[in-house]
Amino acid sequence: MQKSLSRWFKLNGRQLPWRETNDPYAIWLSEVILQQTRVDQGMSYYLRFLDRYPDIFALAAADEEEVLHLWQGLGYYSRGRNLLKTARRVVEQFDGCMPRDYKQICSLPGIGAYTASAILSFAYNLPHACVDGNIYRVLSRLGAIDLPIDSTEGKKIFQEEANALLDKENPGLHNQAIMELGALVCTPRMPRCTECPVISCCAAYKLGIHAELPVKRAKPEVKHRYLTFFFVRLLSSDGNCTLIHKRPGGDVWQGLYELPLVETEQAASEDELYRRVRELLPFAGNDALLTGPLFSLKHALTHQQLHILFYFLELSADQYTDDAETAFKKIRIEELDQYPFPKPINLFFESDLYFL
DNA sequence: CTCCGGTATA
DNA sequence: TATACCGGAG
Repeated sequence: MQKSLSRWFKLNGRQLPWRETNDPYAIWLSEVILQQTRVDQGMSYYLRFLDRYPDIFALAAADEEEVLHLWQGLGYYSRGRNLLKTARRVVEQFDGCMPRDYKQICSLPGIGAYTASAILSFAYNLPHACVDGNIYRVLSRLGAIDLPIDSTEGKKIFQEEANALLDKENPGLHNQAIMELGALVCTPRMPRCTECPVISCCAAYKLGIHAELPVKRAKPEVKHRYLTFFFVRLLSSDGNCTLIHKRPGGDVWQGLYELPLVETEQAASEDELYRRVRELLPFAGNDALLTGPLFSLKHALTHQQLHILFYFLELSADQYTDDAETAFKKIRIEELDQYPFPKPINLFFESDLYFL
């Protein structure tokens, strides 16, 4: 496995300027430029930076504005600002030498786990396994590992996997070889499996699932819910009353109160609302007078987008009978503020529209 | 249009 | 743990 990989890398690896050097400064510079950036886009920036700032002292002496100007077009400009900060700190605190210690190098701005391992292994040949997007892909396929690469557990497992696989004699070459394999052969789409030097070790290929890997955490798909609340006004001699309902558990707003509610999967038509409101409030009869929507709003929760409407429903008090009062609580309108309501319903109350 | 990606930060 | 940062590719 190691042998086929390193032979493949020697024959097929691209010749890139940052691979022709052991200079930690040049390697750091290239790694920061290549974060979130393709080789063919980053190359000219790397050459310009190295030309303008041949060593870390030259960079440390630069103006931020000048650095950002050179960075222009690369995106993620905090990388450029952190580049300068780190150059200055390395000059001040480490005499211009990139630290050889993982914790120390990680403490520098813009250097995280990946970049630290890359610098330490490429420049100093220290045994640190890097894990970048290429390596997630290669490792997930080699071992047919379907843990999400962006989950806490997945990150831990893939780092351990990379550590276990690391060639401790040649950590720099090893890290670069796997990344190059990911970039040239084990690509996100249409991997060139027939050209792969380690196909015989690839569990995903054997299982025919290489196209399904790596797995990412299912992004919590936002569910849309359409909630229509009915502000009921019961006209009676002892003052105007309305109906409220305490929400059960197992859903949002557990234990809070709400108005009579019709929920639908899509935006409800006027006809559907009439039908549903007669089911919900049978005592309203067929001549229920519905007006609205009075008020609408969207309410975003983590995994839900609520589309909320408020309607007004006027009934005379004799239409409301107590035996129907299993689900609803009849209260005087002035008592509304004695009950806890979810934010969207309070917003409706505060809108004053329900007095109309 | 959506997806992708290291690091920092809340 | 989630999200902002950016530009390029599909």
